[in-house]
Amino acid sequence: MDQKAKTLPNAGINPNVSVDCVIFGFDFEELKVLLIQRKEGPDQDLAREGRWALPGNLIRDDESLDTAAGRVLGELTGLERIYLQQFQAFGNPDRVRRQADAEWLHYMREQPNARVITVAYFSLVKLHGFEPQPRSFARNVAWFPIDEVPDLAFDHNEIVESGLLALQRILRQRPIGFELLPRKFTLGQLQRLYEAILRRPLDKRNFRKKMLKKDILVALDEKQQGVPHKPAQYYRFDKQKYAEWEEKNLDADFDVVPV
Amino acid sequence: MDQKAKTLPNAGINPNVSVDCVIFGFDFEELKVLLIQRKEGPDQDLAREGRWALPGNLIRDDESLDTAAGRVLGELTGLERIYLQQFQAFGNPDRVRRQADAEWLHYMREQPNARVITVAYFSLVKLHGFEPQPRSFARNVAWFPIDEVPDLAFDHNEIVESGLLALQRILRQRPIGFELLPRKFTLGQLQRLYEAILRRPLDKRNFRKKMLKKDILVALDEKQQGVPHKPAQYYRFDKQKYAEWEEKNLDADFDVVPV
DNA sequence: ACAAAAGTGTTTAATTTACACCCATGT
DNA sequence: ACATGGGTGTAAATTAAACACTTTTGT
Repeated sequence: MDQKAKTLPNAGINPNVSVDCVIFGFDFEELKVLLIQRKEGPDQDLAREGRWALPGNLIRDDESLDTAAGRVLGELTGLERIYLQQFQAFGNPDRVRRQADAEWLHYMREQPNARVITVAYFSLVKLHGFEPQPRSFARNVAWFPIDEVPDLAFDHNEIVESGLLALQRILRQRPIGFELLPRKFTLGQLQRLYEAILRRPLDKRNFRKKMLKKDILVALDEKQQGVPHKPAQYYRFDKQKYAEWEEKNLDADFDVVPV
Repeated sequence: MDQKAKTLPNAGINPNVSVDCVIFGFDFEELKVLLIQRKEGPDQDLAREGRWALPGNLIRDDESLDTAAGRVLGELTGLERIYLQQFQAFGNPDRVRRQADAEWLHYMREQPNARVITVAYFSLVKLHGFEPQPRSFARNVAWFPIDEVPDLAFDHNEIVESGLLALQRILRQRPIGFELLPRKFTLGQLQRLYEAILRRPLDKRNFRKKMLKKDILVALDEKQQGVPHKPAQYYRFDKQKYAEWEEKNLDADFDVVPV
């Protein structure tokens, strides 16, 4: 047992392994990513603009990777109990060697020169309802359109890229998109979500046909109100029915789009 | 800089991160996995049976994860320059806490109690041609049928399971199976490979139809010899043509089986 | 009246599926 | 002659793709 470890504030923190979360949100128009702005020094010193980064941090030695991802995300943004899925480990030896990150590492980390590999998670949250709050070393939290992500810390731009690819892949296999929408939604909103994630237009009639045929949506007896056009039917996702669909289609893909 | 690190034999070895390789092979009958048998003590002491494990080890601080996977595999089995793909990180805090692994850890590792997360890779090699040789702490190397994998070290049984699932998933997206066959092969052999990986029978005529339609196989002017049945046509995989197929089908799946 | 998005079906093409017999060879 | 796997085609069912107009509401 390392005596040092017991007395320092960072006891139990593993210096070599971190988790990072690519959190996607959808505002009915475009796909967004949740980023935090780091504090680059003591609280008083907010003159310097902090660098934007993915919410992430070193793991503890007594927690699993999944647990760490949930904990770190909560600590930095206040988001709790949300769907998180591991998608890739990043371990380039120079991923934490950028000059732009040196100061923050020295300020925050007990071992600023440690080699750090990171395990990346992605997640989907309903933009409407959760309001992330900056905490810990996050000075700010904000949603960025996926096309307007700034230059991020470390290799986080690469991680965002890969996260989007992972999301696109998963979307073909499971109707995961519902995590991004409120309980009730219209088919138009659902289609725009798919288009935002896949980054291409879909045929309206074919999309509706296929989606409804899965028999995992139930129509509510409620319609849009106050919209300057024909009000749309509201639907909700039926978890029960989806579980049945999944059982009957054990290794089928959830395809609602042409490949 | 840690002075200790410079003088020890393990200088540059990261105590917290390892890589493990799930290497698949195919002998025209069933799918196999390459395992190593660990030396549990000094070379003289070979009376004790070593535990079987996936080829894997701690990474170095100056290499990427991909590089580490290739290096470690080479060090333990002699296999070089083979296709390796990362598929999942495993980070349960008690994954290296099994009693059965304690002795080996104390014998091999400078920090036997360190928390270790591992990044798992899978790979496909031609059983015929490569002959893996035990080296380093591998006392033995052997191919095990995927259904007869013994109780392995650490969480390696779980990793093998996940690796097979990853392989099945990837096989739908890319015609990766050719890595498991010699340069020339028959359509029957190819089909048996798919059946071994997917663990279900496929329709012969439909399989051939779909596979040939991809236009990535070329028939050689050579047939089987000495077989007690109609000799089969030999084919080879055409990388060039596959590259073309991939370009034309940017995000299509390589489906040769019903989903 | 106009703008804006909702909602709706059909036709054609492509793909998937199920299925059975003859062929060439070694023993 | 017989056992063994190689090789081949078609018909029916399903799914995918392309495509345009009417409806309902707010302003």
